Amino acid sequence: MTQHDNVGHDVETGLIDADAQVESFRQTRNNRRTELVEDYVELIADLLVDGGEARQVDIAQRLGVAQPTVAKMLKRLISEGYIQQRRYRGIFLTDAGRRLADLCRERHQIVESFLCSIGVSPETARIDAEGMEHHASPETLEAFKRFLARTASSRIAAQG
Amino acid sequence: MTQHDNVGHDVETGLIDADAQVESFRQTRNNRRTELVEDYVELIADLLVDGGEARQVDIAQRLGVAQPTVAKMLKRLISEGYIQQRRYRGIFLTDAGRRLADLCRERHQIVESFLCSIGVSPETARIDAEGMEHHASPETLEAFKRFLARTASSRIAAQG
DNA sequence: GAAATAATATAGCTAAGGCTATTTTTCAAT
DNA sequence: ATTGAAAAATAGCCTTAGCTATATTATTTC
Repeated sequence: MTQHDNVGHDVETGLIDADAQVESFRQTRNNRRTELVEDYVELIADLLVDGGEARQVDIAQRLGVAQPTVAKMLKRLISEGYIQQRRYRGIFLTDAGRRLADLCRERHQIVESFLCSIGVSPETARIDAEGMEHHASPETLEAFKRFLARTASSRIAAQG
Repeated sequence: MTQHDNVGHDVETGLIDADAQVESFRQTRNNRRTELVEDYVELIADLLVDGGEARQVDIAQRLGVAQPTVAKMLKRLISEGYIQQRRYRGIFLTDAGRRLADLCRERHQIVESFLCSIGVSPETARIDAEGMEHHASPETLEAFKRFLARTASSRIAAQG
């Protein structure tokens, strides 16, 4: 009659992978916590590359969020070592920030391209990729890349 | 020098779809808010089908979360009309709850099968599907289904 | 039917991510 | 150089989702 009988009970009645599911949920909760950080870092990198500066107002406007919300989040990014900030001056990515941004950008690109490649419209692909990218493991990304490569080569084959 | 010049500025310098991106982020934030509700309803449906009852302890154990956390969430599910609960008795899905559960189950199934079909291992597919399912729009799900159907039929063709 | 056990409920804490309103600082323009 | 506008910082609020500890209610067992 311990806690563990619940698991046993489940196994007998057909819910085979109870502990595995626990892990999925844990993993997903973890991902959710890092999603925002990734969104910010990715966006900041975009703004820096594109306009040379990433101001709070720009970030806020892009995310559709109020400026103090951004200010608070930037403190978190600083404490986690992804950005540097000088009061009333700009925001800069640290090495770690740049690495994370690159990773996110690549991942985002793969997911979005992949969705398009299976026939999802560009607009929907953008929206869905925004949410899905954070949950795509390296293994899944590899599968997406394989698929993209295969599709590209078969398109070439069809032409030639 | 209004707020809108930022958008204009971005357009000129290459970040073409600033307002579209705002919408993506908004959409994603919205999804994140409903994810937990969906996870709970889906899990409750599973437990009910499988064991005939969905107790707080079971849900807590499955989600890897403490029982009071579940209790609090169940209140939200009640107020949103997805479940009914009698003190110290079981939890039951309302019609709305059952509809949502069916929708989630189907969506989950499609995403997980799809990942497997492009070569992702079952374990990774389960984990990634758990996170990705909530961000797959109807259009993307349709694309997944089309792909699954095509893959299935080509497998049959290869055999015949 | 009383005691022990298990499940649920409740109280009260934390952290995160939103918000508005306000103050401080910087920058630009006269 | 001063002023006015824009940006950033700060204060203080809310909600959600997590936690622990504890009280309450059912259920089971003797």
